[in-house]
Amino acid sequence: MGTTQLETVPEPKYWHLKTVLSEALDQDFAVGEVLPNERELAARFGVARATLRQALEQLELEGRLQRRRGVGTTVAPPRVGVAVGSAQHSWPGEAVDGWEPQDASESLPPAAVVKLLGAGGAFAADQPVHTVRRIRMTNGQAVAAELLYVPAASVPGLPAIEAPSGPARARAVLRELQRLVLDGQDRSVELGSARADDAKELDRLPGAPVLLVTTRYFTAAGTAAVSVATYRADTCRLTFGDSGGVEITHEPVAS
Amino acid sequence: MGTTQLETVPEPKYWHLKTVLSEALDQDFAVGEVLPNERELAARFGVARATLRQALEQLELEGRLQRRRGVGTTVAPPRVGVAVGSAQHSWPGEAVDGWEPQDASESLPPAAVVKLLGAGGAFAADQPVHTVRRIRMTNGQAVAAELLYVPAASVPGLPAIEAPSGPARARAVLRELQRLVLDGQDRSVELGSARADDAKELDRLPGAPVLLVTTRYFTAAGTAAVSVATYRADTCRLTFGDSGGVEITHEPVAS
DNA sequence: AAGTGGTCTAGACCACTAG
DNA sequence: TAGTGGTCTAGACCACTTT
Repeated sequence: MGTTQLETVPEPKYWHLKTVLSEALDQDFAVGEVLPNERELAARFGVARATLRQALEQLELEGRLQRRRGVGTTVAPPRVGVAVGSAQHSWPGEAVDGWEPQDASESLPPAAVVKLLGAGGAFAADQPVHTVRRIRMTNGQAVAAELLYVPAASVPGLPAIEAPSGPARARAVLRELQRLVLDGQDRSVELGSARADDAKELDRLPGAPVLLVTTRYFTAAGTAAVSVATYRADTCRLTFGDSGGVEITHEPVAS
Repeated sequence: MGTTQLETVPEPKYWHLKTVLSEALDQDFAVGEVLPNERELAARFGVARATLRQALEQLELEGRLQRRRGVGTTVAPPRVGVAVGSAQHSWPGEAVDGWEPQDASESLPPAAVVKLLGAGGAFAADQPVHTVRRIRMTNGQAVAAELLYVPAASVPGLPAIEAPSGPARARAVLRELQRLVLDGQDRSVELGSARADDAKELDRLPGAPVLLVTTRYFTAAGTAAVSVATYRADTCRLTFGDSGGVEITHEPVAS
């Protein structure tokens, strides 16, 4: 009868916790400051550690916190805006944007990459590709790891003698690629979790949330290269300067 | 001595589980098929339910699974490619891309939006904005929810009499916006978690991982509008047709 | 060695969906 | 009403970093 519905949908504890912590971060903490450890926080809020962790995980996902095993939980700085798309399309390595070639090798591409290379061109699964590995640095921090797949047929002029591996080899492949006439490119962004090797490069644990940026480079002959870049989702905001001019400098808008 | 290092880094159980499940999904399950429930799966693999859930969560994050409370866990279809950027910049509502206006109201913008509107123009926090809400549908499924902030000053011609709220009002704001000359636009993508209202529209639980797409629309007078779109990260792959022509049709490349 | 976050367990109860 | 996934607990141990 007169029983008014106080809580139609009882908010989960971790959700409420997240809100409380979020406000506390805004008001009482500075960037880089370390939070009390999880056991103490859990006790302070009167919840189990697992519940507290659920809240921390979401805040980390949103780029508000940074947690490191053996160290502690710190308040994260605002996300870095990293330019991904430019008005002009260009081959990887042309712009001075912090990419550092690491290595290159020649092998058969994984099935998923074959699909990407095959569309619109004549590429078969048994054709070898050069796989170039690059790391993108921003402010001394690795923000992305990339695997660039270049079919050997795309760079016939590449001397086999020159630097069989290592950064020099990677640079050689990029140089040859830049000789071609780029007709256009294609890009997609999706959520993923870091593979073990990428996670290591990015100083994260395997499975950490990442933004997968897949780019296809087209020439008249078809798809000349495919890039799969793995960006740290916790620290990065990908920016696409479709034109305009002014770079986005804002902080995140929503939770 | 002769003790060979068998497991330098003992793989976490949930990580191994994820791999096993992932392979099983590829081989033994069809899209849409329902998996055994969590309690049975956990028993079958000899782990606690929480551990099993950790694996399922990652697979859902990667778009491989779909879980619905009270229903079960099903194998997800490949992610939908949703076009976000086009070669030409255009006002929202100009292209026929599945956006459905829901509502519009006039109020003071949140602080984060003020920052976005303020940069490069003369916008103060006490100026009212029209807030247009739109939902993006793909194959009968809501994939994104958007809040479009249009300073009242940007659309002075908008009749106050016409439809005070609802879809008609939203359309009126969009119509007025399209009268302006668009000078350029700016876009950024980052990871976030769904607010309660967006989660409801997207048929997800609050806190679900989403891709936040922030767009600024520029005219000669400054920033004429700001859009914050929340895309379901589990089902969407954002595509940017920087040019090229061919739409990306591939499936996800990495985990 | 001490302290941190990461993994894991074995339970319990709740919210939701569908028959 | 039965069955599902979602939340929560109170422990335990492990991997890692720092001192």
